[in-house]
Amino acid sequence: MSESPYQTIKRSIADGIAAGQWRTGQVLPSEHALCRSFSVSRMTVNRAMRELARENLIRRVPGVGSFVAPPPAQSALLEIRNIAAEIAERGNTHQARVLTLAEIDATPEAAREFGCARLYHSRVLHLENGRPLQLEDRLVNPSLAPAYLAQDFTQTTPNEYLSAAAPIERGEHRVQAIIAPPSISALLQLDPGNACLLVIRRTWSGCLASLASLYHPGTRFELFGKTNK
Amino acid sequence: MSESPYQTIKRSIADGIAAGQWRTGQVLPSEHALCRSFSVSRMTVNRAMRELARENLIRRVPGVGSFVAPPPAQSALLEIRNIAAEIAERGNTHQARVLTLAEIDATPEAAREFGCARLYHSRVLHLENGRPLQLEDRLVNPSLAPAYLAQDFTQTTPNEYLSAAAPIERGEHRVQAIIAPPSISALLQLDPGNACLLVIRRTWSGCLASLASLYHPGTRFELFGKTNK
DNA sequence: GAGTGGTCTAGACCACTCA
DNA sequence: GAGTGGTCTAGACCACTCG
Repeated sequence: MSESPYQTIKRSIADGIAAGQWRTGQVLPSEHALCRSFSVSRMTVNRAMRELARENLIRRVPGVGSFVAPPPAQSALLEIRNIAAEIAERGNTHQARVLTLAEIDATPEAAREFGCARLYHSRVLHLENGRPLQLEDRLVNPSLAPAYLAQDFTQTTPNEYLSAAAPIERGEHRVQAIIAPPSISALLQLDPGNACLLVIRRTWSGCLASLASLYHPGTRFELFGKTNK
Repeated sequence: MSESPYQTIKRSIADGIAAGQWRTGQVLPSEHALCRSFSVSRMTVNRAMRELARENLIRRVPGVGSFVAPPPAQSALLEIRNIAAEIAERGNTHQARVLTLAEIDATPEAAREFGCARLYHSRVLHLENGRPLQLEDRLVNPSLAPAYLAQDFTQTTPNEYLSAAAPIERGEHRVQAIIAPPSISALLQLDPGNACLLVIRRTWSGCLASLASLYHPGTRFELFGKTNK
């Protein structure tokens, strides 16, 4: 499973950016320079750079040069993804702080939705490179995830555990822009009065498995989605 | 703004697939055959085919051939729907106010994205039962929608007209929570300092067809999506 | 005018599949 | 062995930017 030259060049530059060796906005070596460094032809360098540009790692300006693009911080819409994986994909470090993990009495409304009187409740703060990116406030149906309270959510995400415990059949989400209440904006290190992107996600596995409220800092988070036609 | 050979080849094949000229699973001409048809070198054909594969329009199997890919399995993640239809579905009345409709000089950045120097620009405020629900700020590629400026967007939505004028092949959207600038919160009748849900949507029809910024009052708008699986 | 990225050419070698 | 896609070369011309 050896790597082709254009992949080597791509990885080398991507790694350099991830490692902070080149900083946002900085000029990268020109294609001709890279040809010499890597002893390859320009088409090979060009392909590597074109793909990096397509992946939004660099920005290219004809007649000027190639620059390190600002880090994206965006998340797939609708895909039920794992935030830890998403952060890792961006080459950043993910940490989680477990704020709450307990069994609680369901509110009447939650009891109706879940069809049970007691629920598991977790609150986990996810950080990217040490900065809060998501506050995950989650209710879980105990019958579908009996060992939920025994998990170490600094090592695995609730999402991961739930997917393994009970395969998700169906999901639904609402996306809202709100002004975060002070308790939440404090956790997200958000200036009071700043916007907050709230994703409310329900997942079903036979019956309602989980209801998650995911709060994100509006200033450094966006959802992203693609469609074909 | 003429088209480069690899784009011509790409579009030609994409159009053929869209038109049903080639059906799902069918073998496409080999790269060598396309070289002869289009009188170009193989690298040029290869780039066109590689990009079509990346866009999931075709599937390539080394040593075998290139095939028309099945239409995307998962339907739209998050439908960004016709706002007029959405409002009508709720049994409410939709009105639109056209604030701007003109041809403008593209900013350097927009010119790069669209590949043309002049663009059409529209700003339409959509109201549900008389209350602002969406401010639609849109840039349109004139070559794909020549009659854009002649439309009456109080009767039809830009979205509707564009879909008819140039079938959308691909879309992409970003969802952000922001504090709206005063000019926008005034139009949305939003108290200053309230959150605003911003959807930035790009659509492609061969090339970039339209870039829309859709601003919604955070207090009375949410996005909704479902998944199976 | 020197440097940049965007694109193209006319070949080439390779690993692979299929008959 | 003929055909396929994956990749590479060593040049080239162009439009563009900038000093």
